[in-house]
Amino acid sequence: MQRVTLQTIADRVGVSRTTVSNAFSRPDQLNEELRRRILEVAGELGYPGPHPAARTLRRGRAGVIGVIFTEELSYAFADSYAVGFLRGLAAVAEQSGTGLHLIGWPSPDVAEEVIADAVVDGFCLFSPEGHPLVETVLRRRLPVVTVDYPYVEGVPFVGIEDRAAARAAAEHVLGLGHRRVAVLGVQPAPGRTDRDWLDLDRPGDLRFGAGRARLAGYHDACVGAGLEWKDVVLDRTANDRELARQAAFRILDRSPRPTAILAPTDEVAFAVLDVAAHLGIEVPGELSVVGFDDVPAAAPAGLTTVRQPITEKGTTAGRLLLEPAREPAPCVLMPTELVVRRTTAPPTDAGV
Amino acid sequence: MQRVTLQTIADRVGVSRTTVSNAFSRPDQLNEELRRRILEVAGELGYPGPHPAARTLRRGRAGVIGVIFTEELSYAFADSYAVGFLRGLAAVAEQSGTGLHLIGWPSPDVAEEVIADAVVDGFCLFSPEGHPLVETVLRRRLPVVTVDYPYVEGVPFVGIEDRAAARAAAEHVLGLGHRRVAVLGVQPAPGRTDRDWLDLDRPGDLRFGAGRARLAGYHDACVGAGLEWKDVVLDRTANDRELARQAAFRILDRSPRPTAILAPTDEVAFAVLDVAAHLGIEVPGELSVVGFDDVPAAAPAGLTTVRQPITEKGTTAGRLLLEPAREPAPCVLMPTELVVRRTTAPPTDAGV
DNA sequence: GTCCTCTTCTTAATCAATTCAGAACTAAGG
DNA sequence: CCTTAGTTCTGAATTGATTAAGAAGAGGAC
Repeated sequence: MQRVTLQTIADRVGVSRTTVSNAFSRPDQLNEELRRRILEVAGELGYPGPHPAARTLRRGRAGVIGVIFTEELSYAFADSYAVGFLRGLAAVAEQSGTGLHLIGWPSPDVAEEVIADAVVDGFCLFSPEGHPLVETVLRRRLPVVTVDYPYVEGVPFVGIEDRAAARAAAEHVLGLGHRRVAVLGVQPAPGRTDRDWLDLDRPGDLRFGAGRARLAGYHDACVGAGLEWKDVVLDRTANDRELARQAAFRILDRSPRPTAILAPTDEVAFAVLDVAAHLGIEVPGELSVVGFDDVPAAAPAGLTTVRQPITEKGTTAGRLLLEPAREPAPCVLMPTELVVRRTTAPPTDAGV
Repeated sequence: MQRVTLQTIADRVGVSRTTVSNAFSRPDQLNEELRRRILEVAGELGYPGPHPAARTLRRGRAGVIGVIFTEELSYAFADSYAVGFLRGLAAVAEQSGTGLHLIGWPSPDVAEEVIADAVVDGFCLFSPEGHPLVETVLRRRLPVVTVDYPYVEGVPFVGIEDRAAARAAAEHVLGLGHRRVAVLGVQPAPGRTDRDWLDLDRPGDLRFGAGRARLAGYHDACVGAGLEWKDVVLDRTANDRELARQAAFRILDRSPRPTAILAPTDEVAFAVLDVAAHLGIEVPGELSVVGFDDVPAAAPAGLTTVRQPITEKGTTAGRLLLEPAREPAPCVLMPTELVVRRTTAPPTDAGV
C-alpha cells in the first residue's frame, strides 16, 4: 500500500495539493464545505496529518529547543538541581508551545551525532562543569544559551557567582569559630577527570566549572580568615550520593576530626549527614555541615546551604532562547543567598 | 547572504551535491583527499552540517521518541514518580542514540498541535490518569506504548495491578487492627474533574486511571474485612503537596479521628505526615500512614508504602518502543510489593 | 586487445510538505 | 456594460537533503 500524502487526498477529492494543505493549515483559505469533504476523505484514508519533518523543512521552524547535558540523561534526572532547572525551562517553553528535546551524554561521539541531527530551533547548554561539545553546538549556528559553564564570548549566559557565594558559606562557618575545616570538591564526571583539577595555583574562574569555582571561594575565605590552605582538609568526590558517602567517610575517619565540612552541593552534603548519622556524630553539636544549591530536600533536612534560584535560572534561560536575540549577548548573574538552618553551630571543641 | 547548503559547497568545490553529501554521511564513498577538501570548504563557508529536518524527511527516521504527559511539564518534573520513570526511559533510549522529546500539557489545543508537529519515531504516553489525546496520538500512526493508563487494545502497554496492590496495602493496615480508616483518592488534574469520579458503583478498572483503581482496591479490602464502605472516611485531592495538605487537614480535624490513612501516592502520604507532625499527632503511635509508589524519598522517611518498579517501567516502555513491534502487542504488568517501614503500627486506641 | 572489476563520481528521482503569484469566477457599484 | 474587489482554487517554485542506478576511467588477468 502506498503511503498517504497530501497528493493522495488531492487526487481523490479532485483538487490541488495546495488546497488540501490549506485545509489543514489555513482553514480560512478555502470554502468550509470543501474543507469538510477533504478532512473526511483524509480520515477515510487514514492520513496521519501533514508530515512534521516536511513541514519543519519548509517552514524553517521546529518548535523545539534542545537541552544538552554533560551527563547521561538518566543521571540528570536523579539530580534535583538539574530537574529544578528543567522545571523552570519547561514552564516558559510550554507557554509558547515549544517542546523540549533532551540530549544526554552517553558517549562523546553519540552525543556529537545527536547534536548534529537534532531538529531544533536552538540549544540550551546545561553544564555545571563545562562542556566539551560547545564547538559542535556552535557549528549548528542556531541560537544558544549556556547555563553555568562555560561562558563563551558572544553567547547568552545564565549563571551565578559561584566563587563569591562559596566564600560566603565558608565565612559563615569560620565566623562561628571553626578552625578544623574540611572542604569537598566536586570533580567532573568520571572519565573526564582533569589531573590538575585540585591545583589551586590557577584561579578557579568561569572556565573551570562550578566545582572549581566553589573550591576557590572556600580557599578565599580560609586564607582570608588566616588559615593556611594546606591545613584545610581537602578531598574530592563526584556529585553522586554513593561516591560522596565514601569521601565523607574518609574525612570523618580522620583524627583529629574536622569540626566543619563544606560541601559543594546539597547532594554531597546529604551524603555527609548520612555518614555522620551512621557514625553517631552529632550535627551540629560535633559537626557543622554546609551545602550548596538549596534543593527542595534541603529545607526539610534543615541543611544550612547557599540558595541559588534554580527554577528561575531555567525560566531565564528559556526566555533568552525564545525571545529575539539581543545585542550584546546578555550575561545574567543571578543572586545567591546564604540560608542558615540547623546543621551549623559553633564548634564545641574550641581548641585546634 | 544566501544560506549555505550542500549545493553551495558542491558548486564551490566543483563536484556534485551527492559527493558533498557523501563526504558528510558516507566517508567510504569518496576519495579521502577530496573529502578533506570538501570539509575544508564547508568549514570556510560556515556550513552548519546537513540540515536535520531535510535528513529526517529523506531518511524517514528522526532518532527521537516523544514522551507525552498529562500535566504541564513543569509539574511533571516536580513529581518523583514521573522523573524516576523518565530516568529509566532515558537509559534505554540513550543506548541507541535516541533522544527524548518531552511534550507537556499546557492546554488541550496546544498539546494537540505539538503532538501533530512532533518530529519523532514513536510516542510514549505517560499518564497515570488516562489521556484525553490518545486519539490524536494514534492518528499519527507511529509506534506507541502507553504507560499506566489508558490500556488500548492492540497498543503495547506497561503498568501494574493497581487495584490488587492497593488492596494489599489496605489489608496490611486492617490486619494491624485499624477500624477507623480514612482513604484519600487522587483525582485527575484540575480542570479535568469527573463528577462521578468517587462513585464506586462502576468498578475502578483500567479505564479510570490509577487513582480510581487504587480506591477500588482499598474498597475491596475494607469490604473484605467487614467494614461498611460508607463508614470509611473518604476524601479526595490532587497529586500536589499543597492540595494534599489541605485534604489531610480536613481528615485529621475530624472527630473521632481516623487511626489510619491510606494515601494513593507517596507525595500525598508525605503531605499527611507533614500535617500530622504539625498537629502534634504521633506516627505511628496515634496514626498509621501508607503511601504508594515507593519513591526515593520514601525510604529515608520510613514510609510504609507499595513499591512499584518505577525506573524499570521506564526501561520496559523504552524497549517496547525501540524494539521491532511484536504480535500481539505486549501488555506488561510489573510486580508490586508492600514495603512495611515505620509509619504503620497497631492502633493504640483499640475501640471503634 | 578484450573482458572484467574497482573505485570514484554524477544524474535524476524522491522525501512531503508550504508559499507566492496568478487564474477563474462571483457580486456589487457606477 | 464595464470596472473593481473579494473569494476560492491552481501551478510552479522551493525547502535541503539521500539514494539507486549508472557512467568514466584505471588497473589487472588472460
